[in-house]
Amino acid sequence: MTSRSPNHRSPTLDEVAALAGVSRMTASRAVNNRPGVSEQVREDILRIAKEIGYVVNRAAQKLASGGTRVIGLVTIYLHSPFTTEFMSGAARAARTAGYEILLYSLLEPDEKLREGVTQLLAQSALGVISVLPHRQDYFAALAAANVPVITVESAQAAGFDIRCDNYNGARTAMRHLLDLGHRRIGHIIGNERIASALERRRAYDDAVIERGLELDPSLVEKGDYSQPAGFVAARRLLALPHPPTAIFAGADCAALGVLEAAHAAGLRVPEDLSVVGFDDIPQAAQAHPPLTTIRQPIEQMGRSAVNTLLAVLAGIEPVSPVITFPTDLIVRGSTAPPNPKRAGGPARKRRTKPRCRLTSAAVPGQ
Amino acid sequence: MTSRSPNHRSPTLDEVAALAGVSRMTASRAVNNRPGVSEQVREDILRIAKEIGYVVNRAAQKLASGGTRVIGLVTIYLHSPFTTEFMSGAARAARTAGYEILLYSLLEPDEKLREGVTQLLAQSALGVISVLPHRQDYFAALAAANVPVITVESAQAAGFDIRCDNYNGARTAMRHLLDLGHRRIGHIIGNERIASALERRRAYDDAVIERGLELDPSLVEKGDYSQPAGFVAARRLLALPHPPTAIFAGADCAALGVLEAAHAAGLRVPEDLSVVGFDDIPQAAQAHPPLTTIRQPIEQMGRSAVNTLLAVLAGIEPVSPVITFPTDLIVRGSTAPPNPKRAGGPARKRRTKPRCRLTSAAVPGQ
DNA sequence: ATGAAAGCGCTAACAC
DNA sequence: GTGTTAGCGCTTTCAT
Repeated sequence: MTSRSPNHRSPTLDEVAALAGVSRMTASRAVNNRPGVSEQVREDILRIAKEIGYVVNRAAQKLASGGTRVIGLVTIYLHSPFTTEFMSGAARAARTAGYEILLYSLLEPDEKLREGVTQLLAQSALGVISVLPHRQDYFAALAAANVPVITVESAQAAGFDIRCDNYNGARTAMRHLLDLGHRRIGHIIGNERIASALERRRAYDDAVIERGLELDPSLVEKGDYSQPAGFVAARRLLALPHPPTAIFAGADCAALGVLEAAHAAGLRVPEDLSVVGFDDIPQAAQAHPPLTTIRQPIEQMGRSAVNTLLAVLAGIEPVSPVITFPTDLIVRGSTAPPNPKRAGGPARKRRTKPRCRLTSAAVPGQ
Repeated sequence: MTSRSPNHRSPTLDEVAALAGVSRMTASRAVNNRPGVSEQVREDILRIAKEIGYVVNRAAQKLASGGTRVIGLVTIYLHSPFTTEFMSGAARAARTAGYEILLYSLLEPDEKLREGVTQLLAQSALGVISVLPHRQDYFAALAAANVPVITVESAQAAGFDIRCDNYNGARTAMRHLLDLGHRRIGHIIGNERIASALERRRAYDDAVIERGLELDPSLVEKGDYSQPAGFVAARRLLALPHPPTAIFAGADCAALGVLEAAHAAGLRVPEDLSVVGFDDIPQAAQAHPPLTTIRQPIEQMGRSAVNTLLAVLAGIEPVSPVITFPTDLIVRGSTAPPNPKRAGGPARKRRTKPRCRLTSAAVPGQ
């Protein structure tokens, strides 16, 4: 092992103080960068602390003051690009404010609630951010542990929630497809316990109805925002007797699966099939062809979650309990007018009207 | 918010004791499931504790006893299937032993060392597992913080290390390809700071030489175990004047990128190109075609990391400082003998010059 | 089987 | 500016 003996105690503030010839309190002030110490003395103390390798004992600090600059984050789907992006933003904001982030991740969506974890997190952190769109129980456990909680896309908005404008985003995606001339549009929905999946689906329905088209239940396939699910769902849609000419996937990952299924079926995108995703994860621009999608400012949402939490901690209650971010339509290479040779219905002459980014209504937050 | 006032103190052991009419110490024994309390009294205490919602204050517990049943995990590439699998195994083992796992994740590979984090982790946990194959500095910082550390695939085996038999695994992959009759085999290596990448590459070289073939540097492309990197590397290999008939990718993710590149180039796998990966991540079996690969027992390695740590904590030093797991060749659908029509001959009707850049698609300005 | 005393390392609140 | 006095909530050790 290392050369240090396992039981080597770390130096305490008392030792620093003794070496510096000051009281423990003065040392504390210096080490914590607080006023009330002369520059002269402060430098001395800092130097000595560094020399003997002093680092604050957080357990003691927490016990004495009740605080520690740590934010907890519960999540799942660590492999999901959404989560990664979100955490990236959260970590950035935390860092800027001088906080650390501690993570707890579920391994499976339906893993049973572990009280131990919520307690651990609640005690190690001043507040926690919950990116568990389908689990209300964790929110409850955390709230019961008495720390402020910020949720992300939570179904029942208890406490503060960060989300994007799912409905208008999805609606815009559908309008794009409809304006291109598509009349049979498939939709792959996410897990029905997730609020965003429901919202996006509602927008799909409304958009179809708005244009006076008929809702065909066989055009809506279940999925779960994942690529394999998108693949399977798309394969089923494409095997329909009267297949869609476009597919609106509830998430970019699912859309990537659609692309894969289209290739496997020998279909060209966008010539034979148009595909729209949702999220604008980094991979979307890298896909073949690059994916037309609805962008949500994921990284910014992560930052906002932390800043909102910090505000709550500081006693500043955000104006609104739910902060909604606007979305943008990003037109790339996966959408085009339907192919008259393939399209089941009458070939329409299409005009790509909204070639630019459409922004859904901005909703005030923070 | 919740109905609890933000400053509502949680109940303490003293309160439980008072209500039960016993001393604080007896309550502590009961709550911690320790001997020295009569069944009668114990039940009483437990009931009361539950009623008033007592939960132990970990900071106080840690301060008093120096311990807390938590292990830390530092990692990066949360999105990588390897990491996910590994953590899954680690979490399982920890749970079984009654420990919790706390995670800290780097966002970028080269993020500068954050002392705060290592201190936080070292203090919140009894020991930590480091899945940072390319960062020696975190190991050092953690070791300096005086907690036992178990590393995974660490370059310099300082302390205890968990790894798989990279050399023999890669060697087996190459033998499989060579036995199939391939003579020009491409290789995509991982980040050169990662020990496993170096080992796998060494096996590639040795296998080629073993069969009396010539090492062609142009057949070895840099990558980083990721799918996009695999895609780019494969595209380059396939554009060679004398392209390989098989590619051994250093990781399954990279192999997935190879598959993608092959499809994009109109090549069939395995008829026109054989592909072998490494890892056997869950996606490997799901690929089109399913991927032939070298399996390493990732989940089991995660469990082993935790169990090794627990052993060290208990004062039982593992027999060897490095624990190596064996690998298996899993033959699926992505490998076959070389296609005589394609093999050997110089590049087909493919010009080396103007390949269109696939990544030049419009990306929205932030 | 139970309890009392003495801290763990730190900081808040108040002295000086 | 700096020091003193009290704990934070728990577990240890040693009584009983």
